[in-house]
Amino acid sequence: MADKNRSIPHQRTRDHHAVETAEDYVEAVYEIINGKGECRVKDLADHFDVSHVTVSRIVGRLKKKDLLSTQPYRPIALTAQGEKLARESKKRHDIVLKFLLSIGVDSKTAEIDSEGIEHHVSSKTLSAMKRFIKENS
Amino acid sequence: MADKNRSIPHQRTRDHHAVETAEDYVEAVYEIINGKGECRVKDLADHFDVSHVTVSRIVGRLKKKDLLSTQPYRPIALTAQGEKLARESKKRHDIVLKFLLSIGVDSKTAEIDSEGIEHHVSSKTLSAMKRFIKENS
DNA sequence: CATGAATTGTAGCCATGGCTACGGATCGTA
DNA sequence: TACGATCCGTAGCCATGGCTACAATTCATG
Repeated sequence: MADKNRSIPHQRTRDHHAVETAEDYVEAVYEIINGKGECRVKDLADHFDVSHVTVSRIVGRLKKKDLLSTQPYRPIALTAQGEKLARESKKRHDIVLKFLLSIGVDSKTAEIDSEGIEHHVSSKTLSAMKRFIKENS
Repeated sequence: MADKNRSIPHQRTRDHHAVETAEDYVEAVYEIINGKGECRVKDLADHFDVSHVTVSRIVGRLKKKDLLSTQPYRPIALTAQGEKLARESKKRHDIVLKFLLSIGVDSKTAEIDSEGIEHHVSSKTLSAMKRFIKENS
């Protein structure tokens, strides 16, 4: 039996969530490196407000997926693939953020909401947001 | 030690996710009952495109949380609390949906994206969306 | 250069949300 | 009525993302 090809609208949340986590992490690593030069487990733990344990396990997985690279007790770097994903995520994030600002959301709220929303906007919706920003600036 | 009161921006995703699930389920139950008169485990499994096992376990939890009520092998109903949550979720969902349509997203995409987005819009962002809809219709 | 603070890793717990496999319940219809 | 299809519950697996507790590493600084 089995419904192998369950289709999109309600996509496997587990899979989707893994992607979200990956995007959040590479994006954070990218920002932190561009901010203070290096990114440590501690930085991510502070950034996401979780324990260092959670971070190091996730970093481990993303390393296996070839998105991050690191040695024990050493700073975390992005692989080429990771950096690509980080740039894309950041671009998407920035669009959502600007969009929220442009419809009149205050900046603190926009910061917070854009992080939640960015993972759920399709490319079509993203285009609509871009269009809107362009027409209203 | 312990950072007990970790604060909002990156709120515990586990907790947040539980809320999302609850909202999605009560909303679906609400819609299904208003559509075909009753809601069975199977209906939810079809709706979310997951196995009936996943559904019945989640229904079990939501029953404990007093959001749903049901007897073995019987249809699922909303408790008063569950219906309240369902109405609120649906309202939020509808605003997000209308909003996406009003910025030019096609209806199929808007349907899909609104389901992902609805859990991440704060009341402030929601207000901005409402305002926008009003001013553009 | 040694020692202690801060950082990181590891072991192992819990809850959640996926699944398959299997068994019990319900219900229409032969 | 009884039989088969469909639906539902339970057992038990896996991955993920939380955590605490403890061990190991690094690195300043005395």
